[in-house]
Amino acid sequence: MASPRTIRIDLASPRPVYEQIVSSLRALLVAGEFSPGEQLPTVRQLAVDLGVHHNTVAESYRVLAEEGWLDLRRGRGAVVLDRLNPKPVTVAKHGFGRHLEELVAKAITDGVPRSALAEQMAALARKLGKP
Amino acid sequence: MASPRTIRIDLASPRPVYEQIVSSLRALLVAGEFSPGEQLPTVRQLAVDLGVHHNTVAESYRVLAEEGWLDLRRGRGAVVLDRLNPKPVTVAKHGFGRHLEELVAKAITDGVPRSALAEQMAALARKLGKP
DNA sequence: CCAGTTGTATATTGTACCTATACAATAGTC
DNA sequence: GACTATTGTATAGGTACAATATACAACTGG
Repeated sequence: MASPRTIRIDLASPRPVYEQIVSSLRALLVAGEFSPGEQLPTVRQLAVDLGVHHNTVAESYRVLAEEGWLDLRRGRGAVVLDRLNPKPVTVAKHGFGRHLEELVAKAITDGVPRSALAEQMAALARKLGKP
Repeated sequence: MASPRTIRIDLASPRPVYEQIVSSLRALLVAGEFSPGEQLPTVRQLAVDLGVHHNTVAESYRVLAEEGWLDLRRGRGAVVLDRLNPKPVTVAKHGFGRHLEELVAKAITDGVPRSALAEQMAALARKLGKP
């Protein structure tokens, strides 16, 4: 299986790099890969690792800080928060179901067997059930 | 529940409109909302309905035709195919699992209860199990 | 206090989306 | 068979945004 705490981006993807970084890092944070109080790599360090400009990583960190995942300050770096009190976001009508269906439809179109998709979703659903 | 065969786009979303149309239509096609041989609205008709330029819809139809969902010709319009022989696409390493985790992480960040996410995924998994 | 480190701000460049407009191919009608 | 309307297609331009280069401001640690 893939090593934890790894962020992979695809420079050829039409999806913005800063958004890929946000999405990837957020998944790790939700999965509990980082403990509260822990230091994240600096924007420059992660930028070198990923082969992008440090401003691109900085933009990603800003998004996650805005979401309440990080504490971001000059000279200090990025620190992971425990996020007990996330900012009051819009809960209602969060098109998760629709986006999920669209994601599955794309996978089916690309030839992924439905059984495989069903398994992965069931597995993740179980994991969410008992944290 | 939402009326079938409806396509909704968000002009304010950073996501390209043509991609929203593709994703939405593809989900309907996978769900079997359209029968093979059936006519889809013309690019101009759908464009008027959605409030965009017909070239934007045309680009979406072209993507779906490339994927094997539509037969697209001038003067004739867009016809739904049964897609028994989709083009041999890359099956392996189709980041479905990773994208799924990222989608869930975003929903959790936005405050959607994990139980709700688990339920929706389990429901869709069941539906995929018995087509 | 000072040097180094960290995140931030601003300007520039490239790219992609969306539209406007004109064109080409097909269908239907007589 | 020719005409006309309808349909998808091709091309170019306006605009917005992503990614970078560069310079700046704030914090840390000795």
